[in-house]
Amino acid sequence: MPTYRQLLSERLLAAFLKANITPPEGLIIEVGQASDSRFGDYQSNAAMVMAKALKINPRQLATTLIEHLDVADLCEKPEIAGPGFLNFRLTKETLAQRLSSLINDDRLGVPAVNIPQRIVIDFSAPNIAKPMHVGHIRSTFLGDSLARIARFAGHHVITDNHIGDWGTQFGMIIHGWKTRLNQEALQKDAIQELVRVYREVNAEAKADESILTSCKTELVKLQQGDAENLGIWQQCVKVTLDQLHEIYSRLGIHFDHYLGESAYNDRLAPLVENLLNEGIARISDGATCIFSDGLKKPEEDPFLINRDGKWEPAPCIVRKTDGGFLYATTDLATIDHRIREWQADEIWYVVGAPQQLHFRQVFEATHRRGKKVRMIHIAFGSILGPDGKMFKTRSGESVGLIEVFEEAVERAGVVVAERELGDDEKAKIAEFIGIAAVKYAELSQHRMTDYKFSWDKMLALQGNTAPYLINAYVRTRSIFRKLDGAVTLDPTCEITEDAERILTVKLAQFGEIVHDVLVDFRPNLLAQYVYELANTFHSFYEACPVLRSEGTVRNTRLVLCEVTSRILKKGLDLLGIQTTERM
RNA sequence: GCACCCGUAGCUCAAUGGAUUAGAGCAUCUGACUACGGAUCAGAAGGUUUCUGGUUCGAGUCCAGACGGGUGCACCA
Repeated sequence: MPTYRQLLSERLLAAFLKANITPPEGLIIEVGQASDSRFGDYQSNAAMVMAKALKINPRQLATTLIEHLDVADLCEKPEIAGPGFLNFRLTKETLAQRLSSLINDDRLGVPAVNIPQRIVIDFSAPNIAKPMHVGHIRSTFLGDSLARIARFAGHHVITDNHIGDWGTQFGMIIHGWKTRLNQEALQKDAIQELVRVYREVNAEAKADESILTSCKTELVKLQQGDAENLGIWQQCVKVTLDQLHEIYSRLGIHFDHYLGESAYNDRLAPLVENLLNEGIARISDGATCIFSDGLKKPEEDPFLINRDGKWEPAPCIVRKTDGGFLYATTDLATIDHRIREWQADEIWYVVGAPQQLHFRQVFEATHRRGKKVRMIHIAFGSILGPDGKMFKTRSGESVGLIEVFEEAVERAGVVVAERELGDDEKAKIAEFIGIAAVKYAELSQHRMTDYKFSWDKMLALQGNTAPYLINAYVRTRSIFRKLDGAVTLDPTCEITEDAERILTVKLAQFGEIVHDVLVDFRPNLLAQYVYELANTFHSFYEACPVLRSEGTVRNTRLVLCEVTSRILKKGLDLLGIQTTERM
């Protein structure tokens, strides 16, 4: 089902051609939702943009355009306004028709993309033997939501959790495992025990040089494939993954793959060889580095940095002097794998903004290697505490992810306690309202802005919050509960009241918003849409009695409730938020 | 030093280069409670979009500069 925006855009193009005006190459005919309901439902600045390109009078062109424009089946006669805007007001007939077709459309009016891409989305990426913390909130939920949305839009999406399962910290962990591990504690809370061990060894190594040496020896043994150390490492990975699966399952997050850094170990040496052979990397001070190829302007070159007015090399190191490999090496090998095994057209990295330089280097290196893949760093800002600084505990550590959700659920429980529901149901509802609140607080923000983490705000019952949205959904269900399921929805609809009209227009825009999100990877646009839909529905609900009405009016209103219900559910689902029938 | 990101109402945040009036939510004030779930709705008030220039018919948005905040910059990930 094409959206109104698509339809109007096509018709405008047809009108241009009919008027013998060929749009200059690259010129896109844009139709947007009207900025103000005074101007109708949709508006286009096509005449203005085109007039500019052709150097003619925009209002004149708009008039010509309207003469050739055939939109009678969609809207009233378009109006020219201001410097040359075209305003479109959809007719009640076309809206009634749209409503009828929405009730029978599995895709809820969201067209599938014309050219599906194979997209690998890399997000969350926690480390082995370390607890997830607030820093993982943004990557995990942004990534999950984008994956759901891209999939629903028709792309082939592969989610890959690039676990940090290989690195220098394992020297200390293995040393600690051998000398101070408490098996009982490990059974109880594996990650916590591994963290304890790591911290103690770390502190000890700082004071005692011989401990540090011992850790380094353990690390080298691990890297050389020592059976015992490899076994310990595997157990660390397993117990951590077991716990991670539990957390992800609770949060409703799914990955198609868990390919950690270690999965690429044996590809690193050949990769570096290759880079050397291809002349992309060279040895410098004993390390293997990728330097600038001098083809870009210095300001745009990720391999240059300005120091005291001079542009100096900022190489990307792929092999240390001691022979060790790095983050960038693994990332390059990972890209190879994703292209070779999964035929990736695109790779999206949902990783914080501080890593921008790293990705610019890795992307540039990949392009220089002649790989054809679209790589995008979907960056995001920080979560701040109430004081406006990085969200930390009083002791300066980052706040644990599990603790955040525990508290969210507990606080939600306080509110749910007042409801007239069974204890089991209360617990269940508190659980997912708490989770939903944290997710929604994240996803309703613009990803680049730092935001303040606030319990009171995210769990408020009013305003732009998950509880408000879920409540709106519950109300749409309660209508049908009242009918005891004895209702058949007829596709025959007729729009009479203004509130019905406004709601229908809003429902029809779901198909536009879903695609808008993917233009700049911004689930907050969908969050805003869902909130506006809930709002619009509440207004409609207040203004238009449903059960007390009759005939086609009643049927139309029931259809409005049903479609709203489905779109709210789907919209929230695309944000990774579950709904409930009652609360 | 250089690069990137941010600067919008008292607070927390929106706003695809568009329209006399830059939107929401909190908080504040005024209405609607014999309630299809009031966890709601209708409304009021609140702004020099940090500042200065520029491009444009048109700028919160694009460009240049200043100021303020954050982050990152050679063998960690």
